[in-house]
Amino acid sequence: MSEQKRLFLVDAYALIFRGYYAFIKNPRINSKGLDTSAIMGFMNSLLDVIKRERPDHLAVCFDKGGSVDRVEMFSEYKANRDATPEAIKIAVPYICEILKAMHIPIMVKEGYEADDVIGTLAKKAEIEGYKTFMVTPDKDFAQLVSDNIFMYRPVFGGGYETWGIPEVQKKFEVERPEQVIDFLGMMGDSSDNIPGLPGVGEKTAKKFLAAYGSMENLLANTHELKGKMREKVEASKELGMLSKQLATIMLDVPVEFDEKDFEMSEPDIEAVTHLFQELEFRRLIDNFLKTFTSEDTAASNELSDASKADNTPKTTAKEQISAGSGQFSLFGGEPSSVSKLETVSEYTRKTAETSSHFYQSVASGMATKLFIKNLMNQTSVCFDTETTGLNPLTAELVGIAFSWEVGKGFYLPFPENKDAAQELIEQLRSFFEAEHIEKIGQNLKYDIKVLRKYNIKVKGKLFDTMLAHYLINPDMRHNMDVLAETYLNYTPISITELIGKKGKNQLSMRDVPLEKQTEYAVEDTDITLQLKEHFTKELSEANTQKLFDEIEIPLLRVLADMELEGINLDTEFLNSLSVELNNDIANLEKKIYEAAGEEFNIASPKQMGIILFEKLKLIDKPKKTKTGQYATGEDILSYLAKDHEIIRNILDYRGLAKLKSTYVDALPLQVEPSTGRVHTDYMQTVAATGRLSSNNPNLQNIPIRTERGRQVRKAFIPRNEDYTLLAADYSQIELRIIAALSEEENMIQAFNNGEDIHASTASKVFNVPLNEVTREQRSNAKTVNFGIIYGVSAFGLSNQTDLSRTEAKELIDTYYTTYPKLRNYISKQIDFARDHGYVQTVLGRRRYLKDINSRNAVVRGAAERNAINAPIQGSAADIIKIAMINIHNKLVTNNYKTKMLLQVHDELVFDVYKPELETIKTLVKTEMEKAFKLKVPLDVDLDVGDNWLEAH
DNA sequence: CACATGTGCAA
DNA sequence: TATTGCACATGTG
Repeated sequence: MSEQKRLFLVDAYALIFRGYYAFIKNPRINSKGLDTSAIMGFMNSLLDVIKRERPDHLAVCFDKGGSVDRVEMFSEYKANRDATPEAIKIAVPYICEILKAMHIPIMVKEGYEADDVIGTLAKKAEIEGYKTFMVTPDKDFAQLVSDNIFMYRPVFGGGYETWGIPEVQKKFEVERPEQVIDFLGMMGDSSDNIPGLPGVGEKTAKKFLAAYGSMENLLANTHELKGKMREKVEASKELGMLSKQLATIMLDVPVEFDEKDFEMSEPDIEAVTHLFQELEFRRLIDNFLKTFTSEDTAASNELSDASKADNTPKTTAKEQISAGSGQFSLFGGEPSSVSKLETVSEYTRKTAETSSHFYQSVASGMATKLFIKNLMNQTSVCFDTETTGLNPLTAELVGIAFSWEVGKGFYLPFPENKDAAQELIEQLRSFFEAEHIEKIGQNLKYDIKVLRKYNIKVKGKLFDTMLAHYLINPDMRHNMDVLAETYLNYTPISITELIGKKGKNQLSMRDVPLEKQTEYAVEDTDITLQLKEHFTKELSEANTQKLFDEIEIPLLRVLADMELEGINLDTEFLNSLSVELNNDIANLEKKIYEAAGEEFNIASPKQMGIILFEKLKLIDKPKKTKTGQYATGEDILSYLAKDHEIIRNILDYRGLAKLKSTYVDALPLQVEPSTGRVHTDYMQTVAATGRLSSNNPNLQNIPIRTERGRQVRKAFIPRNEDYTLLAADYSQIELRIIAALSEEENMIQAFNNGEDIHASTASKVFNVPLNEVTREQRSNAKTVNFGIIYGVSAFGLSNQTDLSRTEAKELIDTYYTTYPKLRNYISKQIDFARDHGYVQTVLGRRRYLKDINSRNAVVRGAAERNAINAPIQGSAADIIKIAMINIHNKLVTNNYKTKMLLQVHDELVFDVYKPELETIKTLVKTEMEKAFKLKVPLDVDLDVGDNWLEAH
């Protein structure tokens, strides 16, 4: 390399946005409630660039006031952008201050975009003999690439790629980088709202460029094009030229390139550290100090690259096992041993600091029996099963990892031979079934289900880190990688690193070399063990220990049983339903095509919108979705249904197509061949309110409201003729909870009297005797009752009913006059949330509401609705969870043949052994009604039938 | 093949 | 401009 001077120009907003969205699932919020995601993301990238490249000249470029020229050319330019997120607006002043303290120049010119500033500076620097690197992910910059100007582009998953002329040529299939402008002009750019040529996407644009070289040349030769494409392009010549102009980065921004202004100099370390401290960026301080004080960073880069190369010969687990099955391998050993262990030794050092346990080497090749003897002496052990797949019904054990001391662990590989594997697991039976040994794990439901297939029941106290974290902060994600990063500041080996992305080439865990299996599996148990320490403390600080030990942990075993049990499905019935639907759908399709005058894809909202609103012009001012398409949702179309047969047919078509694809055809495919039943997976840590969710398949949204839809329920049947289905559901549990918590006497009375609550509400609100309430009145009252639970507005209510906005508002006012304490309760909840930052359920399940004091009314409003809804929905979830645990206990201890199969938020479904029916009916009703004592009685309806529809 | 979008099913 | 979810088909990269 020459000694050519190097200038780095950073596209600030691009990196800020990128940083912000990188944290979107788990925003970084500091103790003052400030969302620091954008600042942290940006600073991480900036330091990363400095550390890697050691630029001698550097500047950060911002936009200010948007591009005056482009908006003048095209008023819609960037008009489709969502409002900048609050966290980013807040971030900018902080970032500027940090840059000042770092003595890094900030370049900004009112009325110009950063692109233009960067472009102009890069060209000027080129004249001065610089090599310029434009630090941005934005591909538009490719147009500026030359022999001396490069893109330095962060890539997903870390690292950077440098785009010079060859890269741009390859990427865009152009000869010269300037042609990128033509390329963008032709295909448009939806993020900047550059229109482009209609019907031209990436593929066509590349084709045109290869043939014509430029937009101008294409437009001059449109006669060579064919058919529809010719028409469209010829009609859009102006649009094409405009698009090209919009995509062109300007090179005449009035800024000077004075090289000494751009020279890197020593940062004001104290000022930067102070700012980082204020923002609570502990890791960044370390990172910053390392970047600016360490002598040789290039060396460490080489090391990290070099460590990626893995030249160790691969020994597969299979080979190891055949060499001596039943041996376990060790995680650990002296760090001096092999270079490959470098990452491991570093990791152990880190944990050693906080745990006082140091890395220990243990003799390898210890006999399994000796290991188990050791295991049985522990009081608390973390374990994790490694298996051949994700389906616990078919997954085979590949190995099990164990840890009981931080920084140490063991891995026991399993033989592929089934008898041999069973023999090995038998040796561990005493451990898993030991009541006195606490078992720790991450997502134990999975491990418990896998082991159950080997006829092993996991007994003793449990601690599940995923469940613990769910109670600590239900709104976050709870996978182990995130938890390790958040709480231990450590990035574990990812499963993708081990077995690759899913697809044809994905490996099975069995194909991973034993050494890697060990490292990965034991790392997980080690981390889980450490997380437990954290979470135990946090659970007790939040007063949720009891909820954890008495609800979520016991429920985990209940759910494991329900999932393993599965439910019987009448697939023949569904298949015949599918044939019927097919006929009806085909008939509707024909009618719709006739009315539309052409064939199109009815399932495509895009095509449908164009047909309805451009071709048939059914409305003057069609509503559009946020992406600019016509909205064709049910709520919109149903207004038009009475005037247009095509709309009625479309609505019918959609209903039937949905039914067929989502339920009738999909469910039979979900029958597990090994059991002949459908096994859903209940997610215990997904819903922020404490509810369960159901997946693969979702059995919590089986249709019931329409006649056609509810037929699907006929397919859910008892296991055989000796059994019948029992459905038990809480009547109005959420309204009972809000009545009880608010102590609203008028509503409590109605429940005490066993009245129909919606009719009762209607009678009070519309001031008519109970027996004279009309259907419409009851229906409106019902809507308000539900609306209250969700935090309704007059607008929302009028949307859901036939009422006008004014009428809706009046109704809400009268409602609150009728139930005055309800309004009180609502404001008390909001106040509580403002003061404490969270709300809670009857069992103390918390939901944190960081936006409750936001200055943005929309954001705050959403938080306020959550403050009302979360305790209600969550308390209902708490209550049914108690009932499930108690019912399950009784079913098991009394050896009933009856099994609990499904939970649908306020309903439980059982496969009842007919001779037990009367006993079970009483048992279920009693346990559900006494699960939690409120100031309002709980009421449970029971129904029995030979399928799920009859049981309603 | 992965992801976003629009739509629609349940409590 | 109503809460919590999951999943389908289409369209795009």
